[in-house]
Amino acid sequence: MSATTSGATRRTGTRALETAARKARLLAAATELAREGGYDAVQMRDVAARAEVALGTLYRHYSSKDQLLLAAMLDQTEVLRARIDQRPPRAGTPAERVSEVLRRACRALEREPRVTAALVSAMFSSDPDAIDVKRAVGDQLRGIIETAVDGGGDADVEVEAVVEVLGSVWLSAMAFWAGGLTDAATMAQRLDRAAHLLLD
Amino acid sequence: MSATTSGATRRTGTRALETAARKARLLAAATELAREGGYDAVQMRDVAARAEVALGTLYRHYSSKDQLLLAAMLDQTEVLRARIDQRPPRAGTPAERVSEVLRRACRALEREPRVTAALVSAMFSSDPDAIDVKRAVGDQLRGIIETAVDGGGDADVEVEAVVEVLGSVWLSAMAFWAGGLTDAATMAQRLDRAAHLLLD
DNA sequence: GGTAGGATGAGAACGCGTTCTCATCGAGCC
DNA sequence: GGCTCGATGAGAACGCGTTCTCATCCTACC
Repeated sequence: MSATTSGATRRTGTRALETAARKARLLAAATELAREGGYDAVQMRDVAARAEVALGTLYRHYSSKDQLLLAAMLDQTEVLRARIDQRPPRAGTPAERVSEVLRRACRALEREPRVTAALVSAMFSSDPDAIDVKRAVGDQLRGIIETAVDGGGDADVEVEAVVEVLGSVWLSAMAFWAGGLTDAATMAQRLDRAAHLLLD
Repeated sequence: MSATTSGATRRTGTRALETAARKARLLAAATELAREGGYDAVQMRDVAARAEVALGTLYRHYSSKDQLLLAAMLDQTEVLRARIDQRPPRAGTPAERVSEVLRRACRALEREPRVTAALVSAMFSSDPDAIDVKRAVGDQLRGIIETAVDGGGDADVEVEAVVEVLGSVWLSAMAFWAGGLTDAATMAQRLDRAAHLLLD
């Protein structure tokens, strides 16, 4: 009977939805705690408690603190990329486009400094099991730059190298900023100079 | 009596030397443990035991694990820089000089992969008290590149920006390599491409 | 020569990431 | 309906970075 099938499907769907909701609550709780006190304030017991989930369940879904934060970071970078793709920069030269995109991205990241610092810390953690998520995040960042460089055009080999370098500079800048070595303005200026240096 | 004075001086000198020797033993112990098992194998109790020093003494000299590793890293980068300054590259163009220096530096770092990975991990740690040492290490790396770019000449503003970008790329490359995201060959190739891209 | 003070040794104690144990609950299967 | 099995909850337990306590010793000062 189709009703039975649909009922069963709905029930399993419900279950899957519950799990998805739990994961979403976990990510939200981690982000909230990061917003309140940065990396150190994201304590696994607190994340689990705030998401109303047992500690073991948290670890079943995210096998370490860094994986949890990296999942949040991947979410955030995907949102960022979608938002940028939705309203791509219209400035003329590639350098200007890249500069604008990076400036926009930095503004978005600076809006929640503690959160960003926590996520960037996770990006540079030495957790060997987090390679895949890190690669995914790196791909998002590289993709953001790439679409800004060639406005929909094909990717040259030379362009690819430029994108790679810009991605490296971006990552280093975020690491320095998250580590307290430079402020946001310096970071933005450094990115701007790099973009013009490489694309003009 | 001069004998008394010299005796006292010798005694205080002895004391200072003992402290210096202790610090050196601590750095050596940390490096050894890192060589054997990377960042995770550098356990503070083990470092103290191997250096034949109490745990509290270790923490009096290096206020955290990351500061200990960063001190070792600063040592290593200073040695590296001195060695490079002693035999500077003789290739023609700045790009070739930088490429050679970075290749040499990478070879030196790859000789002890676990040690380097541990030190780089510390470089990207979120320890807020380690800002000064991190800056010193960053200055060393930037200095290495700078002397390679202008072979003793003056530093242009443009040159300074190029050096900064190359330093960022170097740091990112080491972070990716230490995190297991790329291998040594990729790292070297990326640095080479960046040098030629920025200096040719 | 005696004494205060800082450095060291030895080790317990604490915090937090991570793992483990066990009880419970709900969904699919007979 | 009874059963099995994977997911979850609750919380203890473990490992390691870090801090704290207290005894001891050595140097500087009087």
